Amino acid sequence: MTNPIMSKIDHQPQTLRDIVQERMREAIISGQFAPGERLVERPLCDQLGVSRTVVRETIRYLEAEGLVEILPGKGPIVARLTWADARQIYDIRQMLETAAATECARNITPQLAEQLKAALQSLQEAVAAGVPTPMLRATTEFYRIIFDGAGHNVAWEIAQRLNGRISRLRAVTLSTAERQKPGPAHMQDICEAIVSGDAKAAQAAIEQHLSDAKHTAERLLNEK
Amino acid sequence: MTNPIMSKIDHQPQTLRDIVQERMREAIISGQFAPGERLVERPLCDQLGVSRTVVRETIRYLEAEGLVEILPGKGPIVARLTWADARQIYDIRQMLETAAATECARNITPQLAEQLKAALQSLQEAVAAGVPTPMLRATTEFYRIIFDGAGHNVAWEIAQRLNGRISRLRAVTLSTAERQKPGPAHMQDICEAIVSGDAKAAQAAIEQHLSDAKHTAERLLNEK
DNA sequence: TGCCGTATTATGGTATACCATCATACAGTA
DNA sequence: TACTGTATGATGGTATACCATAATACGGCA
Repeated sequence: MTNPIMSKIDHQPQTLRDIVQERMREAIISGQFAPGERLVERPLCDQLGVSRTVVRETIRYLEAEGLVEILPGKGPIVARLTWADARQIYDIRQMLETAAATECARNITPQLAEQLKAALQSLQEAVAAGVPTPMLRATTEFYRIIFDGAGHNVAWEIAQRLNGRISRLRAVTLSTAERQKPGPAHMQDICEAIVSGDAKAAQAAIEQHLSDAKHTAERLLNEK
Repeated sequence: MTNPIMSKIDHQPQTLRDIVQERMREAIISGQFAPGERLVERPLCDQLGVSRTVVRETIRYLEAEGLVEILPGKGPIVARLTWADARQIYDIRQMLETAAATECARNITPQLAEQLKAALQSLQEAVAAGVPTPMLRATTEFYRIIFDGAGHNVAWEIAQRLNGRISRLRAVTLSTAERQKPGPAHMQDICEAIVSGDAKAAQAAIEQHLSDAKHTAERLLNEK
């Protein structure tokens, strides 16, 4: 019965909800809707070719994720982001990522090290190419490996959600040139520290990286 | 125009969704539905006297909160909790609470100190009375003041959500007698440390408290 | 009597219908 | 012309209808 032919078919009905959820989340994160912009249901339905039921359920989900706000008596808008919130998000990310990197460094194995180095490599290539979307994707993958290696799946989900909320900031901070040391260089430090099992150094590298990103973000949010 | 009579009426339409959301969240957290139990929509509608639309939108929201899981092709069930997840949740709470207490100790003011002491007082009274629900409520209020004093509203939301997911464990760990030092005693340590502005001591007290709770929880989850 | 196929039911997924409310535009009146 | 009241439209809130699928029960056939 371990025959792969006869193993259970993983029949995932992929509902419209799932698709719409993915699409709308992506649209918000990638900045196709401006923060504060109203999400009027019926036009969205027309655009996506689905019923209001589906769109509304999606909106509820994204509301809980913090990507959408509901103005009582008005309706849904794309969530806005204040510097007060963004600042906290960076601080929380720092805690989560530091803990994950520490644990990951403790659990390091040759395979894990290989995965990390490969992810770093892809990241550097994406940066060299200079296209924002692959850069973000590669960065995400790099961190995913770290959290995965730490066994911190709950923290990973939280971190991902927080990242969604600061996505606009990230898009800019990742590619901005005004940082003393560019993001990828920090990533390399982080990678090396983890691979060599040096939790202390990993912690320092992440702190450096995030405080850097935080300050860039601060300038951005305050100048607007 | 600053006349209070003529000031804007804050008209919050309190939708059915809001009510149902509150009710169902409360029902799950308070354990009226067992983990893994199916949440069949139509019976819920009958019970609550609302349409499926409302119940389904609520389920989406609670799904994103992690209180409800959707079995693909089956339907919604009350989220289950593994020890692997619970353990991580306690670790994350420790980070968030430590950070909040540290910051709160740094920002301590006489009013804040008063609030904290009052909350501790209520908590001790609730514990003396021995009724679980007020105990949980008072504990929540105590922490709310700490997070509020730290200005960590984002972290507070995350902590609250995590607490929802481990609510069953909390109900027991709060009242269990097998801990070396009972919960309220830890709370007193935390309160004193914060009031005296001693961030270091606050951190130690929280660590103590949570590692204690975590171990009680571990025994619980593993014996089942 | 036991097994297989079909009818029935339970249930979630999706679409639509209807209503209330709020904003806007328009028209009538002073 | 300015103001007010009403009609109209836009939009979210809620209920209901309908469909597909999976589980269950039942009945016939060997």
